[in-house]
Amino acid sequence: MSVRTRFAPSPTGGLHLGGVRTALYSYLYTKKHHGQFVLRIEDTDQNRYVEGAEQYIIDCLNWCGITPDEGPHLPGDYAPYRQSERKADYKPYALQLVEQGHAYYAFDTPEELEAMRNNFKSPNNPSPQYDHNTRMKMKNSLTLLPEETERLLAAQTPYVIRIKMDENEVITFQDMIRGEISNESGLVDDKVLLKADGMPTYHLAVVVDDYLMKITHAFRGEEWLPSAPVHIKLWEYLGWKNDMPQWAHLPLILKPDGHGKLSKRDGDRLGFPVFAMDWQDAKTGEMMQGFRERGFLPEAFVNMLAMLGWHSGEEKELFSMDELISSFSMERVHKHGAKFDFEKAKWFNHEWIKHSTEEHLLPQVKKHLQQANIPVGDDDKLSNIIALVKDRCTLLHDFVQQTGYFYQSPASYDLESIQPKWSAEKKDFFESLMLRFKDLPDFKMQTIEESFKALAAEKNIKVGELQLPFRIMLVGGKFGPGVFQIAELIGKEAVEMRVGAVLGQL
RNA sequence: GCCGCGUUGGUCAAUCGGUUAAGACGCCUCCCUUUCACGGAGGAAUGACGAGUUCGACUCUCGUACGUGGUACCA
Repeated sequence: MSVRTRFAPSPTGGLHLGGVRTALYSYLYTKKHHGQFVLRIEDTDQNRYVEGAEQYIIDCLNWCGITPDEGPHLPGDYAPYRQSERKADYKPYALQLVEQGHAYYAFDTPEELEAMRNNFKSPNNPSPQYDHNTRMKMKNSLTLLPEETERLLAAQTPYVIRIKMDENEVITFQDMIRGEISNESGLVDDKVLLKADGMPTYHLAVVVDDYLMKITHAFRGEEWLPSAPVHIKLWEYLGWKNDMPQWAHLPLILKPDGHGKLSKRDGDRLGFPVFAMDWQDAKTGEMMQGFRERGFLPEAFVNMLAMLGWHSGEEKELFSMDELISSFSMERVHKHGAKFDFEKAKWFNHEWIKHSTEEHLLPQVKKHLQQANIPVGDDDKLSNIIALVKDRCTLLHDFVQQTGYFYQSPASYDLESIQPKWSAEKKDFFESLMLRFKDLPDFKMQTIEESFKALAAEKNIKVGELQLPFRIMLVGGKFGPGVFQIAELIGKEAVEMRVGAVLGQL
């Protein structure tokens, strides 16, 4: 049977890096087995629906190269792919469960539920559940007379449908990552399956849709482990147990410092992105930064995420998507959470920039330069420059500093690095150098260097002591590739201008 | 509180009963380079604790501690 997995985010905001990793692992597993990867939008909570979030999720996946085979934007045989559009499909199953005695109607109002939690609260049980201990004290089809239930239903009284968990059963299932996991059914509450607005909860929807969409392997975060027994029972009660997907509960990505899982707030606090791409909150107008805008290559982002929770077993850390697909295996996915390390993330990006070709880098670098108002000329020149400076760039934004001086005069010069050792002799050297440059047969790196060194010898000044001032005159600071190389690329005219400008300031 | 899951350097991690317990990031030192990087060489730094099984335990079992997740008509 062909492998089918799904990534099922809810469109409530930006796509968190943990979500991307879940998608990535599903994708890797699926592609390794030549299966189909499905995007399903879990928009059953209408209160939390956020405009634009769905398209954003699709864009993020595309940017990462985690491309779905089916989804709301790519309808396949199992459309629709938005749960809100499948609303009518769920209720019959909930009713079937009621019919079979595995679920029941509950008419408790939110206030009554709160009252129950307060009444039964004790130091030993701070959060009472709606379960076998309490359900017979609530207002539901188990406690009401059948005709009373009928009457309430007929009168259109708001109700939910809850699963009726057994009191004494050990629910066991196999997790691809953790092996056998057991829970006692009596400790699990009677989760709501169908909400008062007619929408299913996640619990019902995930089971029904995974079944209808023929999902074979279900990847999700570890936070779902506690409710897995509900899902297991649902597969069983609905009579689909033989079609149940294999579960894989992925470990969490944790905060680098304190405790707990990484949240979008941590990014702000610690100064790194948490979302894949920029996300602006429509309500608050707040902008949350994304890895893409921060200057990450998608290859590096994906590579970094892959290694956060999985290891090939080899001494290799740099993997392309294709390499990940062929190397990936569930046996090597870790059980424990990993603290996110932005320094390591940057290292991945640096490696990917160094190993990428100029052609590959060009469009992305160009975008960042244009945003910084750097007048990039033709692509060939930029390509040459990228080749020269890419070793020095960790994030794409670093290209702004590393290439800016090739296109425009430095905004400021690091004169402090020249002044202490500056002298009349050196000033004389540069003045003479400018005269020499006028007579040069060409303005190639080698010619410039020879002329520079010959003059230094004549003036009896060490070349090394002149190179730094020259660099600062051209570049503005202590960075960049070889000075003579830079001189050639910016051209004679610009060199004369910049040298003259600095000479005037010293 | 209860339940689930987890625990190798600061971080990511290899090891699938027998190793001087890999490697990477970060940090430090040196070399290269009279810029910044890249590159190269080296260094500091690890099995939570306690029992048990075993000739032998980081590896298996149990307990404790700690961490983490859940305990919603949210996913």
